[in-house]
Amino acid sequence: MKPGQRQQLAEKIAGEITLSDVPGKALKKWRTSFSISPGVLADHLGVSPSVISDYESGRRKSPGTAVVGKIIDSLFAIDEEKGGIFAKKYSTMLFSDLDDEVIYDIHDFSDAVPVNDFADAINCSLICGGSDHRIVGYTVVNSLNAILTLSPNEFNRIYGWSTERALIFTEVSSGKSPMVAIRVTPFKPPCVILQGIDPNLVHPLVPRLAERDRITVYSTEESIEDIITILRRQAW
Amino acid sequence: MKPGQRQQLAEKIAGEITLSDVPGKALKKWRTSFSISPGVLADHLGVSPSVISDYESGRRKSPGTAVVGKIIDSLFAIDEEKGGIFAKKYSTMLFSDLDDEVIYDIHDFSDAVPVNDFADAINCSLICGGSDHRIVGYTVVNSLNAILTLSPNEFNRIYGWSTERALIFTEVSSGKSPMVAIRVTPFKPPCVILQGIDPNLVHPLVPRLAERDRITVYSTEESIEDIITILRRQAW
DNA sequence: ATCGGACTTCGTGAAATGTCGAACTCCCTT
DNA sequence: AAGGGAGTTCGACATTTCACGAAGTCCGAT
Repeated sequence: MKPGQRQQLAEKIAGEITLSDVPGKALKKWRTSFSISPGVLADHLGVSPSVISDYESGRRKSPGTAVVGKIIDSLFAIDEEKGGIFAKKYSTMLFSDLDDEVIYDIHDFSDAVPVNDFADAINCSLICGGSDHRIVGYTVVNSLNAILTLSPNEFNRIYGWSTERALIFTEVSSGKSPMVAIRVTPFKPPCVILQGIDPNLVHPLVPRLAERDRITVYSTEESIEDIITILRRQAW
Repeated sequence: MKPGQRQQLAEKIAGEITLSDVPGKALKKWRTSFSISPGVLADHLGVSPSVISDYESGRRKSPGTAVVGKIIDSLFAIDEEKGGIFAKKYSTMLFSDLDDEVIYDIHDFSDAVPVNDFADAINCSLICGGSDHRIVGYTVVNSLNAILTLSPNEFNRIYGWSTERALIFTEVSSGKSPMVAIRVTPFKPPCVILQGIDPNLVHPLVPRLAERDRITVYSTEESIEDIITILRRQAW
């Protein structure tokens, strides 16, 4: 399961628990969905089984975010030890096959980050545009598959929860197609990063297309794996 | 903004806050996204402004789920008073146009509900199948639009976060097409409800198709609006 | 410069959380 | 029927949250 998918699922679960009038019930529902017994969960959390019981029975009416987070983490960790049964089942269910081939990673920060900090982290060269933009997330998409296979509706999904994000197109040949795709899309990211291309080989049309929508463009030759690893490690 | 969309967005926000290492920062990020000042939020919550400040500065490291829920509620309520600026912006961004025309409502319970309790609530007549199933959510889809316009990938989305749910098809003519659509779909709901049709007029093929996948089928003549209202009011 | 409003910091007390361990209730198994 | 293991209930207590309000800090406007 990809980190982005896991995060999305974890957020959904956390959200449901947090917004529930009876968080304990929701907690229990998800623990049982993961087919994890109270004892095993308690063990993994390093607490006594009565603690789990107390939460699920509703003795603690409004558990803190830290507790909820730790429990969800444990659910995923235990599932992973068991071979990721739950994760596997849900990832085929919740995310279409396309997501897998198109979206390599998608993440939202809890705070705005200056684009140049972001670009520096993954060794980017500036192609055009100012560096005064700020972003609150990023999306890494497979350029070719995105353009070939996404319907207009589905294309919107790559924006995650905010358009204030960096769009990273992977394995671009000249960068022209991705910029054209953005040109015809109603939502404009403040920042585009072209992966897998020497800054000097970027198509001359790219800056002209970018300027129309006031988009800052970078290029980077870091590998896709490295980029995802680096970004995931950041404290943003 | 539809209740289902609002709920989804609220859950996403709650999830992000709950899973954040620094919930205060996430809280602030969303408050500012809604363009709401600390003072106004405090007023709406009926607390002193220092409370907001304390949360956002991180003095409360792990706020309870109740607090987080109330704050998110207020954000949406204040936004609504202002004409739903934020909701409008985000609903066009996060949900494709299709969602609007196809999915009337989508919701997950915090607990499993017996299908017959569910069916009774919206005045259903049993067409076929047993009543020992349990569901943890429901989806109301416009039958015609779902079948006409959804790509196979998008079709999966109507399942929300669990396949253990009731699928309510609206304005069916005979019920045959929805059952055929389900027949060819890899995920099988335990329960299907055909809306807008007299139980005697349901196509004779429906029970035969349903039995193949062990699906319980009901029909109801309640209006779509009433169904959504009734279900939203339930304590599930 | 100075005033005023909005926001933040911080001390404080009441209430609730977070955790434990002992005692208790249910099955399951032999 | 008896014995155990797993799970739940509950009293206890240290730690935090939650909310207030006074005092302090930042602006933006006069």
